Amino acid sequence: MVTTRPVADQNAPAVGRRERNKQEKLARIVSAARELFRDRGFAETTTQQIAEAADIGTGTLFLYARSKEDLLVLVFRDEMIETARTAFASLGGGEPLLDQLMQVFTSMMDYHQRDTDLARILLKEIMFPNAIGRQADISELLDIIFGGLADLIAKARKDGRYGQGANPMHVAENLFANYYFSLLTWLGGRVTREQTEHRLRQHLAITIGETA
Amino acid sequence: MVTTRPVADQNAPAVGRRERNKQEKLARIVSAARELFRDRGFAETTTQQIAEAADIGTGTLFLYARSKEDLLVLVFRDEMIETARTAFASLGGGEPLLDQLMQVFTSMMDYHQRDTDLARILLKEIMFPNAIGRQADISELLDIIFGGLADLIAKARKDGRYGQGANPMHVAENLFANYYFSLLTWLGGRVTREQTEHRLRQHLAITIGETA
DNA sequence: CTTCATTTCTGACTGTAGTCAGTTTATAGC
DNA sequence: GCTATAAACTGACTACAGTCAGAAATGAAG
Repeated sequence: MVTTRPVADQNAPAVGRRERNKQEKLARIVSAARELFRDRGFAETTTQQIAEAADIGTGTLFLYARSKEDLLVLVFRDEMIETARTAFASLGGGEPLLDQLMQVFTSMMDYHQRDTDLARILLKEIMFPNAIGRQADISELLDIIFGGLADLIAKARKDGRYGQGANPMHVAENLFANYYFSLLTWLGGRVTREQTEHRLRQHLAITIGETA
Repeated sequence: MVTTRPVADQNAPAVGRRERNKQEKLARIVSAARELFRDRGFAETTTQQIAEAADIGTGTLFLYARSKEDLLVLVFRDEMIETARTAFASLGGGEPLLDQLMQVFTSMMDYHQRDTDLARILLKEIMFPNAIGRQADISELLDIIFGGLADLIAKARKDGRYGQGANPMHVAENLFANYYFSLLTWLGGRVTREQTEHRLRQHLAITIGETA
């Protein structure tokens, strides 16, 4: 009788007990951290509490995340990626470009509205990874957003719904810069979401050269 | 003989010994912090060292700045304001709007290039004041930049060097959002300053509806 | 099964930002 | 001057993120 060796069971190479333990631990850590961050907030949660809830030593936590902030990104990155994908996927085809853009951005804002305090710190860490070297990788998220925007631009231009001649990727970057800035002022707490959306619309209109 | 009482010597009201001591202490703190931050870097400077250099108790420091990050803003805010003012003031009158904008933004980038590590943390703290309540006030800086940009827009339009109809303040915000985003990617360390400037020019051109 | 090497884990420990109860200093009223 | 009130200061202390020398677990080779 041949023992069934787990050959490429998932996608990872060489899945021994070691690798399985690591994956399980990571899952426990992320799960515990998510719950605690959501329940008590970021500042009010200590790394000790997370380690205890995940049933690991305090030092072990930092083998899986460089810092507490890094852990936050690790925890919410997948949700953000999913949110961005869905936002682009649920888009109707023929609407004016400006409306499409607003739909995408308001969808992403809906996600952040659940917990604006976490969103604030998340946004900060995403754009300012504090270790200059490796950190929880968010390039996938940015690729989805920039790519999705550039596609929208290109498609709208093909349909004659958008007329300018600039490189779609550059337009996408410009649009995202404006979204990011709006998010910043919104989460900064001085303006309401309604005001933020209104302003964002103005800014996007300027970039794509139309009236709001 | 009448003793010369210091009546409204500077601009502060009721200048007694108390107020003078406070101002002197603040000056010593800012001076000590500036030197240490520049000399050793932000992370490598402890608040103890700053307090010692300013010849005050460790607790006293936090009566003048809410946090170490707040202190950083306090230290460099005036220099940034001065940089922004100069950038706008040294502008020739008749050049194309895009060139004027690039001159302003590259001047401000020149300032940050002196110490990109400090600039990074500074930029982060300016847009993400970590205490939701009061912090070192940067509204003056933002007023200068937004106002300056809006003026440039309005003037260019009057001269016929810029044709769009959007609200100058909205255009100014859009431009700044793009500048801030460029700064972010530059200080993130993945792109050179040259690349950053090139991209920024593309983005600004899109916003003002011209070719780069 | 028994080494041995390598990876992973651990919690006591360190360094430091920020606090707070108690002290000192300035001002106002007499 | 003296006393009372308020403002400003202080440094011992607390809480916590992150480290690291050693311990434990795993896998490989015989």
